[in-house]
Amino acid sequence: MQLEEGKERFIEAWGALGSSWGVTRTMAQIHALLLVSNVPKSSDDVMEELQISRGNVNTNMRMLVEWGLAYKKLIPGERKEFFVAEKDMSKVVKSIVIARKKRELEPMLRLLDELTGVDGNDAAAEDFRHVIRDLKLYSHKADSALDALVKVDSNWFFSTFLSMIK
Amino acid sequence: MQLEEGKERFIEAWGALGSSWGVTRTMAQIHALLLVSNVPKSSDDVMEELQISRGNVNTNMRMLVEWGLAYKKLIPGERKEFFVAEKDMSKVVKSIVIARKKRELEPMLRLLDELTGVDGNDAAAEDFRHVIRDLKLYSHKADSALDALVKVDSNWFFSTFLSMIK
DNA sequence: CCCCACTTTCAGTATTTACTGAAAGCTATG
DNA sequence: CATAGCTTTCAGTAAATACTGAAAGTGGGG
Repeated sequence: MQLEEGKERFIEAWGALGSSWGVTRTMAQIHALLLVSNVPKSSDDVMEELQISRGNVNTNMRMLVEWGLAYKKLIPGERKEFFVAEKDMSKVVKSIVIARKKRELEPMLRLLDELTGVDGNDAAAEDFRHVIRDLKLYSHKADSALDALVKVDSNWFFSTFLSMIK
Repeated sequence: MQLEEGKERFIEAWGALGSSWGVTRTMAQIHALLLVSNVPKSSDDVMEELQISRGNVNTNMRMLVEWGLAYKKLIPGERKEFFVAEKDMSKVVKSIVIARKKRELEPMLRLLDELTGVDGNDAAAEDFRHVIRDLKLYSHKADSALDALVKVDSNWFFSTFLSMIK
């Protein structure tokens, strides 16, 4: 396979994968483009290579930076902004976990807290509170586990985790 | 808060949460409805309570069953099919992990295998292969970790995992 | 073997989500 | 302090996704 074809297929696949991980298709494609590029890219470069509009590039670039999946790279003598990808996959995963935890898990925990206070002493209310309590317990565990995951070094995590389960 | 209001808010929130986990909004809402209901529900019940069409209920119900998030429950003397939710959250998470791993991670692993074979001996091709090799290594680790996760008992997992990272 | 109660399918439609492009906003430089 | 070079914003539009409802399919009971 030729290098160019390889890059294209990778960008496409990374976009598809991203879109099911809360990263939009285009955001993931820009990340992929930067990943397989050894030089920093400007908005114009990305516009041309992915055939997308300036506004789209700008919005998604800023999102990538916000999520910690790409960085601005200023090139001396250039007024344009250039970008490079975060290439350490453990950092990429951590960033995504953190962003989604905040967006999704934390609001759910808050809701579950509220819902343990529903009125009523009948069986129906008791049952409801029981389900909610179970979920809350589980969600808190998941929350702690994810917190831990993003704190530890990924090599340590994987090697220890895998040796645990062998 | 009244029980009914609590249930409604829970169904709505669970739907929103699900929709960012690859489970569609409606699918998650049906699951939530079954979760907070202690009796099995028929299609007609769900249609009425969530105000959605028969086709929609049918499609999403079958998906829930396919994913292992709900089960058919036959009630003697009834011709209708009834459904109950899987209430064990560790099973719910496992089911979702398995479904998504198959859909997403495995195709990516296959692609990465192909891409290590791109032609060329120049620096550009070497760099590309290097990025791909890194991703492959990381993806395989993630794949193994997820395989392990779905195999182990969740209480064991959490307690051991948390004690590791303390 | 046909009817009735139910389930499934799917073309059409509605809703949500993402993208475009032009205009407005910055900011370094002369 | 005016302009050129670049970035940001956002109303309008396109594309993707989910839902509806009616018609077709299925199978148990009479």
